[in-house]
Amino acid sequence: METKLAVALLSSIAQEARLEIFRLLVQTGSEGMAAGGLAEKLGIPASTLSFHLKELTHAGLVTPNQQGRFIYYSANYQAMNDLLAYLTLNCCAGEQSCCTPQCSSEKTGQA
Amino acid sequence: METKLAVALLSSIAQEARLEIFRLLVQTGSEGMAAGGLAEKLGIPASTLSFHLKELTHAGLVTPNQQGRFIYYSANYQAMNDLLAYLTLNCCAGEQSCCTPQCSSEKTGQA
DNA sequence: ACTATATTTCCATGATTATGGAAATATAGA
DNA sequence: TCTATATTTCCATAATCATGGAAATATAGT
Repeated sequence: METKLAVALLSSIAQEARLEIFRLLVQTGSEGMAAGGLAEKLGIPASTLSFHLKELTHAGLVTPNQQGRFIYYSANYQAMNDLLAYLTLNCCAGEQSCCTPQCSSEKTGQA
Repeated sequence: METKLAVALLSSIAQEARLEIFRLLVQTGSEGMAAGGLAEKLGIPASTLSFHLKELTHAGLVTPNQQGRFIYYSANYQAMNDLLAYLTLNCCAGEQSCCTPQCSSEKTGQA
C-alpha cells in the first residue's frame, strides 16, 4: 500500500461521525446496515450521514449494496486489514515483535 | 478507548507528511530519530516538521526525548497497538474471525 | 399515474488545517 | 561570554472540510 492510499483510508475514519459509522458497520458484519438504520442508531441527519457515507465509500472502507429502496452499507474488512498491516509493516527495527497481533472478534475489555 | 481519542490518533496520521514521519519512526525502533534527521531524510522544512511533530506528540503517537541539543522522537507502540485493537474490537458480529492478526515485524511484501 | 419512503445532491456558512520563512529559544563547547 | 547548531514559535495565507435544511431523485406498491 502506498502512503497516499493509506492517508485516504485514515482520513476517512479520522472524524468522529465517520469513525462511529465505520465501527458500527465493523461490528454489524457482512449483511451491513441501511442508511436509515445508521441515521437512527447514530442520530445523524440524513444529509450529513449521506455526506459521510460517500466519504467512506470513496475511500473504499465501506461498500454500498442497493436492495430496493434501501442501500445497505457494510465494512470492507479487506481494506481495513490492509491498512492495519501497512501501519505495522517492518516495525521495530527487527527487535522482538513489539507490536503484537491485535485483531480478534471476541476481545473482552476496552482496548 | 473512546471515540474522541481514536479520532485524535487517527487524525494525527491522516496526513501525508505525518504518516511518513510516523512510519519512519515505527521502523526505526525504540532509539528513535532526531528532528534534524527526520527533516533530512524526508525533505521537510524544519518549521513544517516541527508543526507535524507537535501534532503527533500531542496525540500521543510519538514521544520526544531530549539529548543535549537533539530531540529524539520515537514511535509509541503501545498507543498504536491500542488504536489497532480499537478498530477491530468486536468485529464481524461473531462470524469466523474476518479480521486476522496483522502485525509482524518481518512481513515480506507490500500489504 | 399517484403516494409514500429512502437516500442523495445542492449550497452557503463556519471551522479547521497545512505551509514555510524569519525570528526566537535552547543547548553545548571553547 | 561568544559562536555554532538544533529546534520551536510566530504569523499570514491558502486550502480543505463539516454541517444540515430544502429540494431533487429513486424505488416500490397500488
